[in-house]
Amino acid sequence: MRVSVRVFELEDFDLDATMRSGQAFRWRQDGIQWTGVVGSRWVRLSREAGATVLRAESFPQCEDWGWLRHYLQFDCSLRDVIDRFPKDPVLLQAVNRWRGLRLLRQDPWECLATFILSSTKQIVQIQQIVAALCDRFGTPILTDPNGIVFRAFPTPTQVAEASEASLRECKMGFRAAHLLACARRVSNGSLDLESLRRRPLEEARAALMDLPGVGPKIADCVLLFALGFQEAFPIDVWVARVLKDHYFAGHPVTLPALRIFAREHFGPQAGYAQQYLFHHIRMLSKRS
DNA sequence: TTCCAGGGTAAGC
DNA sequence: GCTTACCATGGA
Repeated sequence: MRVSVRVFELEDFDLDATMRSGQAFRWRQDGIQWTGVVGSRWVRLSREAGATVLRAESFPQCEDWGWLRHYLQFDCSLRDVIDRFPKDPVLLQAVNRWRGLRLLRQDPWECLATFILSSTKQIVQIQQIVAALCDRFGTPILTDPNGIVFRAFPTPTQVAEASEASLRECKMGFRAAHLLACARRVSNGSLDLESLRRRPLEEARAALMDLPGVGPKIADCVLLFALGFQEAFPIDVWVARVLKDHYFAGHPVTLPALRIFAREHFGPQAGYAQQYLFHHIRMLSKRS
């Protein structure tokens, strides 16, 4: 297979932490290499320990790498983001440990679909469900030397034309009906995900929450991981736990109260702060 | 075996 | 407005 190779000078970028932080579910690690699919491209990324360069391979071949710059957000200055964080002990600890963790800018449909599948699932299981969905319904891109077929994420139309029973065979359970309903709303044009980028946060959020299977948390994930709203603050069980334990001294707090606190405390870069907190506490709990 | 997972929904207070 | 049961599935 013929691939294009390019090396990028890159500071403040922890590829492992970024790919491991539970925002995208199709990347696989092999040594220092991360292999995945972005849009309709097979991609392999690697970064030597301590190196200042990121090596990227693409199939099909390309001259213009703007799509990768966009996906990895090369233009985002992490220093500017972190400078605007509140200086509280927990967040400082997370940043000191995981500096270089980045937000990706994913395709809105893929992000919406995968987070609909994420509800009350461990990240490993989400990866398995998403892989099954892509294997069954995605358009092939290439077959690697090991015989593994890489496929694009299924389009809204490809999912909309599937039966609920065939989706359930991908082990997504009750989430199948939600995914199918959303695929229909996107594929028939009644919801234009791209147009949400240009709307105010609360309007875009309300439009997402109007979808079946999409509540506050999943809406915030799509706003943050795909639509560029860096103040969106998804609160899952892990983030709720770290907020209660370290910002409310373990006292019981309702979810709406946590959302209000997060917006006021973390400010315009709340989404980045959330990702650092989420990754930090998950890595701490793994060791024990 | 039992608990829990990057939740949402509807029914019941 | 807030709490609860339920929704499938499988990892730990």
